[in-house]
Amino acid sequence: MPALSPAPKRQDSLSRSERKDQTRAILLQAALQLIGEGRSFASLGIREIARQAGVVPNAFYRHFRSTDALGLALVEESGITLRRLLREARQVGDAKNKMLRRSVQVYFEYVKQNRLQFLFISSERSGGSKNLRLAVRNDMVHFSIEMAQDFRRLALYNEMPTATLQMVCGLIVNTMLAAAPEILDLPPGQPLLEAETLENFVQQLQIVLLGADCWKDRAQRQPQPERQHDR
Amino acid sequence: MPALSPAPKRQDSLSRSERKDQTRAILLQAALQLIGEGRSFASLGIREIARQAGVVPNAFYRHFRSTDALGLALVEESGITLRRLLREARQVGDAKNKMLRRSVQVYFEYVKQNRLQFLFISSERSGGSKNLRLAVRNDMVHFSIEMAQDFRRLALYNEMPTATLQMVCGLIVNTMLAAAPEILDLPPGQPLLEAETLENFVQQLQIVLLGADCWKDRAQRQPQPERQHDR
DNA sequence: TGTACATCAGTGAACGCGCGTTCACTGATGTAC
DNA sequence: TGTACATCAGTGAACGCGCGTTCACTGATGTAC
Repeated sequence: MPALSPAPKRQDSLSRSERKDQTRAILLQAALQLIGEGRSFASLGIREIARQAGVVPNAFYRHFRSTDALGLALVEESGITLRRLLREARQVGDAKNKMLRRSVQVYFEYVKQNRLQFLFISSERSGGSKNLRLAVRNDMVHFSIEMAQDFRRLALYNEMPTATLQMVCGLIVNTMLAAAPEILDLPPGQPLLEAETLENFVQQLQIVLLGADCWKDRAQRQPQPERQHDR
Repeated sequence: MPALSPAPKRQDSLSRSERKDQTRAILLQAALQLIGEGRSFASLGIREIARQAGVVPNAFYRHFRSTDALGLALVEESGITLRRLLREARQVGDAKNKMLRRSVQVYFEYVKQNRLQFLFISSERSGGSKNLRLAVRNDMVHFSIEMAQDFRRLALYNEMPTATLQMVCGLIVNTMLAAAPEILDLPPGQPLLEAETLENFVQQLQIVLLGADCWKDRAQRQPQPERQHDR
């Protein structure tokens, strides 16, 4: 069953634990929906989430100790979503600059389709709770590690030391995530404005990749101390 | 007669309006202090802020309609702080790469010294309230415009179209602001870790500036459509 | 100059309300025999 | 296979508490004469 059903039902002939998982998912979804209505996660209450989910307040405790625990579960879930995105973008095998533009388009669509998750992730990245903040940041690090591996696999930036490549990928992930709230705040039905935002985003990433190229050249001219450049 | 207290005093022989401004400042400071204790802005209440400020809850209304209004005032105040930083960093007139490293060091210190404001700004950049979010983003745009003007003044990237330069500056401001919460979450008393974070940050900005150089080269080889390149 | 009045920043009490959390419960599902 | 019991996801009522907001107030500061 696709994730985007109008309102997740809980019934049918399922086992007890399946039903419990369903309610859990509904609670998570309910929190995201409230965030989607412009609420900030830190201001959500147990009763409010339970109400949105259509269960009695007390039922919340069967699934989460507190709203903070639910928040961590949301980060985890969204991490999986993001990783799926990366895996898909990985498939593309165009020329470098075309690949970039295409990846950005894919990302744009992805952000819009997973609006609520990105809303949550972007705001908790530097949000109120330290736990959540660190969890999101941890995900971002994993994310950029996977991206660096991809670059290695595609045999790009071979001459670049791993640490530097990692750093570049961190910058890219950073830029991508910073773009998310801007995408999400775009007024709907303004394709021109949207195209401009996309173009701006593509150019920023081009700058970063060009910078990485030049860095590579620089490394060849004056070798970095942390790694001998084989030749 | 009241003795000197460590907390900000409101007494002395000031005019009524001066005293009012003082209380207002104390309320703003109180909100920042609560944020500094790990609270998220969206979860702050009027009574809570008033309590921290040492005034009766009702007094809050003499200064702000709601916590949201106080939030906007905080953004404004922090914008002024940030602009001051820019003005100072502007003074430096080293060679390009040395200037970068120095600017980053200045920025690091600045972030640590204005911990609370940066905590607030970073989390409201993509936080819960749309108004606050747009206010912060608006500040960031102003910020990158001023930076672009500085580059023009220093006669850097002369060949680059203004729109592109703007975009590069946006990327830089972005990267700077994303670094803030990482700086703020650094465990104290670990100079090595701090140095690494700083180094990473410097390198990211170097990549961006190198990218801008290459872009310039590229523009010379294949002129951009949006502007004739004079020569 | 002094006096009489207006202003208004901050007070203190009170209100209704939704919150988080607790408790004993219900009744369908799961399990042992 | 059926029966008897255990489990436990979700219920419903109740609690004490802090919230936002209101109101009438106080008393120092400011102003007009």
